[in-house]
Amino acid sequence: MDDLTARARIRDSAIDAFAATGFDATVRQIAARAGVSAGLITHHFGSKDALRLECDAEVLRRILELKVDTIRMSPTQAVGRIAELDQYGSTFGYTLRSVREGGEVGRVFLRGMIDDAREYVGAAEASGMIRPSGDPEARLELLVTQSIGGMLLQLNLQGITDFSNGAELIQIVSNSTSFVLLELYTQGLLTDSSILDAYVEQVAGASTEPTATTTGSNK
Amino acid sequence: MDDLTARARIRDSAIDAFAATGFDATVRQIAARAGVSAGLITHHFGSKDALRLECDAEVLRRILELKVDTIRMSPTQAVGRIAELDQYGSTFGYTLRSVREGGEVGRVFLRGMIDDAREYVGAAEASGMIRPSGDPEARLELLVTQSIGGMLLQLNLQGITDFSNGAELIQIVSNSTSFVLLELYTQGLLTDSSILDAYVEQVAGASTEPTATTTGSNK
DNA sequence: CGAGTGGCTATACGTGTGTATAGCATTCTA
DNA sequence: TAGAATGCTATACACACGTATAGCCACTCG
Repeated sequence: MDDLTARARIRDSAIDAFAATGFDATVRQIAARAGVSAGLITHHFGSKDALRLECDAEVLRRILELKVDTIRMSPTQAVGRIAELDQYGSTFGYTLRSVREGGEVGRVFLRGMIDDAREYVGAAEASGMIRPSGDPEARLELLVTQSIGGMLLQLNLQGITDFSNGAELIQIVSNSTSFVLLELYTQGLLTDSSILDAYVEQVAGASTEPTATTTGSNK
Repeated sequence: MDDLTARARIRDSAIDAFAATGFDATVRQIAARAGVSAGLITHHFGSKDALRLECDAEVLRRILELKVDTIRMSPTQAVGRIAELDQYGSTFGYTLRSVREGGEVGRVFLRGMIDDAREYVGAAEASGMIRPSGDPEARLELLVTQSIGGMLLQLNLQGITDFSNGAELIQIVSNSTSFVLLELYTQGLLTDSSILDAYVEQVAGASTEPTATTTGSNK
């Protein structure tokens, strides 16, 4: 841990601090965490913004590095794999924080998850595991944003503000979510397609009509 | 608009500013927005935190005031009604911001939405519109957190940072979401219940086993 | 051995923030 | 009409933050 060059140690401490307390963590706090004077941060990175950019780059690099080769079922579970492989570091917490505040890392991460889901869902669709959609791309966005966004709000509801332990976050959320999520994915929510049909009919006259194939009710 | 007492005007301007640029909006920015000196804010409210608390209270009061009497289908749509009734003010944007950062208003709002959903879903379930769940309470939390959380992330993906126009936010999200959301709710995602079954079996030995009724695959 | 170089600290500076203070004007009241 | 209270402004203060500066210490290389 201490064999790292001080520069890298500062960077990692910054990632930890940002994950733990948010992006308004102080330069002095980061310095203390790294066991280093505050001035050294300026000396190495020039400015706090530059440090933040380097943290972004490092986190993105780590995410790409452990690029999920085997995408599991739900995005939530895929995310679980990330936190797992990260050896419970704060990479995932940093990413969550960035997603929450609309940062660069967050957008890239979400786009990446959507891309991954596209492949997996496409394959599962071809093999008959997953039902086709009238708007596949929008469905991918929905699945990913709802999974990650729902996760963030579950954490809020439980009063969790420290994002440094990624694995813990995953576990908390999946404990209270996995079952009903799978249930929703397998049985849906509505007993018939009347509401969907009504919606499709309502927007039928619009210029940009979705290529909606009304699916019959599922028994 | 100007017939309001200056105190109320400051409060409303603060709500606007918080919705538009976030909770780190400056006292001086708020003062400028209200057409008032910065000192007057201290004079009336004592501190910025106290002002924030009063904003929270006011927003909660407004939300309760237009208490959704007719809950529509999805939480997203119920939320749409709120922004509508608010005459496109920034109450909803303030609420979203609070939800995002885990504030008091946000938690109360989410709890309220879950309570509302409990009533509506219960009724719809009794009338056969909505399928029963093996864990109804967890499903309510899932539906609400995923809807609102997904909305926030959709906004992030589209680069929207100004939350002052609540109706606009709703429209943007529902445009790209409504169809696939209804589709997911009516047809589900998976073609059979094998994954759900496997999950249920896996957690069968645990101490806290969910009262899971494995539902058969929907044709 | 001695000068230079790079990693690092201690201190200081400027700025923006929330807040306190003093004073002014206007309006209500006796 | 005099006086006081109230609503408000202008200015100043304290503090925390990011950042710049000067210097120290150790190590290296000629």
